Amino acid sequence: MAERKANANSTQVAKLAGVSQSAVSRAFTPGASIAESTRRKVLQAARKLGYQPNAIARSLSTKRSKMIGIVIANVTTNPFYPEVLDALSRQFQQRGQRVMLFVVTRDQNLDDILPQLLEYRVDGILLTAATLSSAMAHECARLGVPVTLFNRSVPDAHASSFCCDNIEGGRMAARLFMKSGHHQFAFVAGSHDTSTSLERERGFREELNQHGFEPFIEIGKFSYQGAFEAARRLMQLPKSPDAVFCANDIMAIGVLDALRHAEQKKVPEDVSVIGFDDIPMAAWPSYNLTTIRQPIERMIDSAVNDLLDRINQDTMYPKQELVPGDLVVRSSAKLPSGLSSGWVISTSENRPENRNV
Amino acid sequence: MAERKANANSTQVAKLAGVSQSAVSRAFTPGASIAESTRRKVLQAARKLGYQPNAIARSLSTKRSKMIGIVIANVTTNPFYPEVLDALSRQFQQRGQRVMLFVVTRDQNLDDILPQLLEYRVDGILLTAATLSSAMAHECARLGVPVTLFNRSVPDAHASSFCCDNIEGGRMAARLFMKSGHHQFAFVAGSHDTSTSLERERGFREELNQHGFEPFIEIGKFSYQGAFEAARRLMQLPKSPDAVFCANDIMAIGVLDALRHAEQKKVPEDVSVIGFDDIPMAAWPSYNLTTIRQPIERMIDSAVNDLLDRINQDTMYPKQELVPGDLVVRSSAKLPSGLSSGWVISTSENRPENRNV
DNA sequence: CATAAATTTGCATAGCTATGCAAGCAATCT
DNA sequence: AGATTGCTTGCATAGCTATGCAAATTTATG
Repeated sequence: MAERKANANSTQVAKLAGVSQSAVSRAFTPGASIAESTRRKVLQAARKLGYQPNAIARSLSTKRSKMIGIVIANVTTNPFYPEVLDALSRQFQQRGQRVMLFVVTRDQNLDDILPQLLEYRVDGILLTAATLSSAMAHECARLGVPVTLFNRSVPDAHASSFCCDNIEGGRMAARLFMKSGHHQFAFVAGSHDTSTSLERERGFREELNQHGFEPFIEIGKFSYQGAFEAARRLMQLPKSPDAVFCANDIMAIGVLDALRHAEQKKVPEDVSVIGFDDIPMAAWPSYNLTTIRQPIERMIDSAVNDLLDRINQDTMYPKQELVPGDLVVRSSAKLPSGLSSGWVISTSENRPENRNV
Repeated sequence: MAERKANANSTQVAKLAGVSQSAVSRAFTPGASIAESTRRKVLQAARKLGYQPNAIARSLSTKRSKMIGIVIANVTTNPFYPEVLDALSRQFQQRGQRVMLFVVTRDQNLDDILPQLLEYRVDGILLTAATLSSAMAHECARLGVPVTLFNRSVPDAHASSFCCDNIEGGRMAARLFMKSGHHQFAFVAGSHDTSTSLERERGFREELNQHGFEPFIEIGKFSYQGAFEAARRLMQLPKSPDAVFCANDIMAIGVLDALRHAEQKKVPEDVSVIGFDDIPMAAWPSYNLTTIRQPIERMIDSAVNDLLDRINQDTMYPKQELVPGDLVVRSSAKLPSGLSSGWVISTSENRPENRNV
């Protein structure tokens, strides 16, 4: 067993180095007013005692915890969110913030968990795949803790939000389907109470409506299994759809599997499928999913920047940003003439796909 | 804009309630010595001021942060780890611990990130898909911070470790292959420096060796893509294997896709494939992967219990636990006579699969 | 060398809660 | 009533670092 001596504190280091406690503090504060020679003395003494500044005490003193609260859901059901979590965590870490994580279920009430974050005086809160009650939004505003929503549109103006342009994404899917001559359309929704699903549905439907079409709607519960079953229900309709747009990729994959393995349909010959997100699996040879890509890195950069900026400058107002998605053309949907698989269609330019794997 | 009044503190609440600051503290401390009547007075005053105890100050005072540091890797490449993270986070939260999360890359050096956890005085550390340098193990031991490894075997006796019985898992795969009459074996490893992959390989090879076989080995880099390419290399061998065991499911799926889509092989008629983990995808109709299931809930329960116990009782020694895995028989590997798909073979009993989805 | 300017240092205190201890109080027992 | 016991309560302090301010020291300037 080791000596189990508790961590030394700045006073002990000060004594050993023959300086004041303040000097020790300053030796560990970048940019503080301290002579290089004393800093060296301090660091040496610190090393000898195995001293490491106490971030808890520092937080108490500075009133900055350097912690960001992240709340996330769907981590096991949708590979998109591990991707988001990975990128977020990396970004924050790189910018000197720690992450306090809460994994929740979609139905879980955040009003129980946000207080836990506030209790620890996190500097900011980032919610993804979760929404904010307006009571909690006010509470955070009152305490001056900035909140950012990722991939959810904003419930009131107290929080920032960073979203893909879901409506335009839905429109792109509809246009591709129509251009390649489909006639019966369906949308597999996640649920009817989530902004992402609702907006994607709305864009899809509006674009179809303009050309006199109306899609069937089924609920896929945001999961592979739920979408699998939704696809089976769709195929039992008298005029079963030949074009299915799904609110996300994992459901699109569930639909694909149902079509191929439970319904003996060929994709895209019998039925075309389009997803949303462009998770890594979408590029797998088994699926080769045509999908609307969310530019996740860019979105996360913006979200992180916004949150950190609002933490550092008390004056900034929350911001709502809509990032356009790109249509990634693979082979789960019939191609209209003039378009070939492997292309990425964005609002500004078309280009061959060149993913860095 | 809201009033932005900073959070009240216990002294202000005390004044309003007409009691001492100590009373306020006790009102929020379960089991503290305080009359019900004064507690009510305090809580009422607290509500009026929007007071919430400051966990940072409490941590400083109690020398318990109620935070657990979790370090995890491979979150985007292997669906097993989001599953682990989800379960861990839920468990800790339920038991009153917050989670400070670090997502790392496999090659990242933990010696930079563990100090960040120690700086915040986390009560314990849980590492998964990551290993501990022995210097850091000593440092944690010196400070009395217990460390638990999940899914990695232990580098030295200062840390607990909870692992699936990888060696026996490898043996089970080998036995199933041999019983159903295969002759050319291969193992797709993750890498040659990770205990899980090495142990699974060892069990597989030892069991084969006992019957005079020797497997080919290829590296799949723990990823779908890497395994896809490994499978293609295997199929170019003069005597290409008819039985491929993979160090995890995501690689097994990569191998399956390569066999079917790039090599025109039928699974399991031409080649049998077995994976490890039993991630949810393994049960998807497209894959129906025969695999060694890690009993993740049980393993996590044990790991969490051990860590919390060691936090609360200073005396306990670290523990190394090996949990047996179960062979889940689906249809990616040929069945020996007498065995049918849908069964789970464990060391103690065989039973039909009854997964709660 | 004297003086001004700039840098470095220590002192004292704030930041917020928990808790050992002694005092206060009410209830119980003899 | 007096003594005993068991709760409650407030006081005072610990826990550790950061920082405004004034004092001390060094450096630059004339």
